[in-house]
Amino acid sequence: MAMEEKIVINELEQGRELTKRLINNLKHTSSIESSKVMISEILRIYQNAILMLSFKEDDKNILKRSREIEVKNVSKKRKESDKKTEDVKVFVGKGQEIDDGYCWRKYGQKEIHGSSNPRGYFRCTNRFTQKCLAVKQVQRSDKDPSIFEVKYVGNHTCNNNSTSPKTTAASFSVSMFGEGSRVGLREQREDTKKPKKTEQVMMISLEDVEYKDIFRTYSISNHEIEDGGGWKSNIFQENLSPATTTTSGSGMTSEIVTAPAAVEDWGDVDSYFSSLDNIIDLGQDLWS
DNA sequence: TGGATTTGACCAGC
DNA sequence: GCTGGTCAAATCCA
Repeated sequence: MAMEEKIVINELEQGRELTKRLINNLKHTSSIESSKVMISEILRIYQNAILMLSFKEDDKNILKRSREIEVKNVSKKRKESDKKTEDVKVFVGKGQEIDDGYCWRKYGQKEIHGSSNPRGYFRCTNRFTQKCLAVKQVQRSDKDPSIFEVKYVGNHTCNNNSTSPKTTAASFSVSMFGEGSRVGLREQREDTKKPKKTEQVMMISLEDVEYKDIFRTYSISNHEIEDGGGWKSNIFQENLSPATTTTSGSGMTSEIVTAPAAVEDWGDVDSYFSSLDNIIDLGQDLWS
């Protein structure tokens, strides 16, 4: 078995374990913050696994490097920045930037020496209101422009529930790189027009459209997370297919929880994804 | 008009 | 002096 395949399997096993813990977390009503951390980590794991399976050799090297960087806690450039690197994470997202569920505001863009693509600098929108010092840097890969390398510096200390602009990290970040930088802005503002509901659905998915054939979606009905709009807009509209049941190569049968392919009425979506208890039950069925 | 992005200038580390 | 990170005025858009 190739080294990369072992890494992928290891990644997926980690994702499965984290998902189990997340379900357990939700069942025992642990803090939403810890659940968010788990969700973020699960997303990262699946993104990496997908990318490793789909990359050419060069791309695999990029991913390996990103993992090495993550382990080493990069950003040695400045002493001042060292103070902030207690939580540096590097992600690689293909197709679009990884949506981490937080709202970011761009504060700079810089041409980077030796790189053909500029690096965008984003800070949490709650930086001034809640003194949240989380920062992220987004840069297109030189080798594959469809890949975003995202570096997170610092932890969110804000309460994400109160993020005022109902926008997403993905729409913010992609806007700077797309053709016509304003397109992204318009799109995310249209997202904000969607009716706001007290019950939101947070999605964990393999986001890239290319992988819709093997796409699995888990929905988590969450009363406490207010801003889920971006997750919906990116995932629902592009990736979902009718609900099916599949059997994985390992023999594990899993029900794919999905929604209609084109979702305009978010009320329909909410009815599609039932209660948190159902999701927890689903998880228990899968891994019992 | 307010909020967000763009972009040149400035600052600090090497 | 070079480079990366941040600031802030200008600009854009709903």
